[in-house]
Amino acid sequence: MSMEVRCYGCCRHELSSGLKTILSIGLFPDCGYLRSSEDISANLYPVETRVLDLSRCNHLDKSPQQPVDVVTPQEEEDHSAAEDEDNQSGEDDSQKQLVVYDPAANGTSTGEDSQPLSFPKKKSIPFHSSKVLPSVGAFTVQCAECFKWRLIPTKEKYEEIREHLLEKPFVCETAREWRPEISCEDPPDICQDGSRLWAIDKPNIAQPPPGWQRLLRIRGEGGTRFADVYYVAPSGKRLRSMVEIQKYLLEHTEYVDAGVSISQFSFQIPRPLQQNYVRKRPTPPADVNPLSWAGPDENTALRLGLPGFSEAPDSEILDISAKKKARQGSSKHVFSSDSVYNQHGVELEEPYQTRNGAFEL
DNA sequence: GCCACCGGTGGC
DNA sequence: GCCACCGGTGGC
Repeated sequence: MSMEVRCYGCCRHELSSGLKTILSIGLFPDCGYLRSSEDISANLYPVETRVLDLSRCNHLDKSPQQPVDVVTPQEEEDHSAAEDEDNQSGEDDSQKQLVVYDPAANGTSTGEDSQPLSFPKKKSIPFHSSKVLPSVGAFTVQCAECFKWRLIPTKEKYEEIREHLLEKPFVCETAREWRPEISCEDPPDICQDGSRLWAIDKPNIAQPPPGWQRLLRIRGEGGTRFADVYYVAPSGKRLRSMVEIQKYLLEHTEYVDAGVSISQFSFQIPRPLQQNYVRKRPTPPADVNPLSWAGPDENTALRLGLPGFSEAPDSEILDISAKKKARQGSSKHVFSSDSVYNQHGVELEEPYQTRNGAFEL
């Protein structure tokens, strides 16, 4: 079996054979593509079922490292087309107008909040800068027909598209609202070039109620979770869970009277496409027999001296083991594979990560 | 003292 | 493994 497939990571084509993975999408920072069936599960939203040999794209490894392009709020006002000195592929400017928001450059870490995020003038910063949290640099949605990524000019527009993504797939023509001439024939606005961190957002998240803000805060690499979502009420009150939202609405019925409902809130976070961005939860030793810690028997006495057994308090180990056992058999939620999804990505600045995923401290 | 950020944990 | 919730805490 042999067919031409498009490499969505670097926007090139290549001939592939031995295809094995069903589904499309997945733009990985290192062009590693989808790694396993788990990556294709609920947390990635296929634009369309398509056969790709995801192991065969090494384009990024052959490409020079590109500097990170930065747009500051002041520069955002200037929408003049930026010349791309590094344009080596003959593609037009739009493909190179990458948008990254540098929180350090403008004195705030809330890059996501600054808008619009489009057509920046450019300046380069060292790829490995001081440790700052990643911030959302660009909102981008993949066309359901040509699979090219289109930059969305504002967070609000992005949220509007995201809200109805499943029933109203995004296509390039949708972008004519802000780019009258755009079509699937045009080069992609942005490509997965390895210089940025990518995350795949969840579809059909309701827009925040008028006057409310939904904030996404990306955590640093190696943390226990990828990001946090906060809602900021018109009063400025910051709410960080559905429980807090519910409580707040009960205490401020004026919002409910104005039509605000709990269904307009979602704390779902995107998923990083970079493997191991989030630290894995420690797993208990594989061969621990919980019974051996319940009391002194010969099994305990013998096994305590073996490698892999720690001197940790019995109760702690017992808890972990019991917890794992209790969780065995739980099913994983997987999106229907025959549904056609669009995919929308949140592109994130990757301020201190090296290409191979290691930190430079 | 406030709050943004992070980690821990329980539930699924 | 993912998600939701919330307590802790360091920096301001």
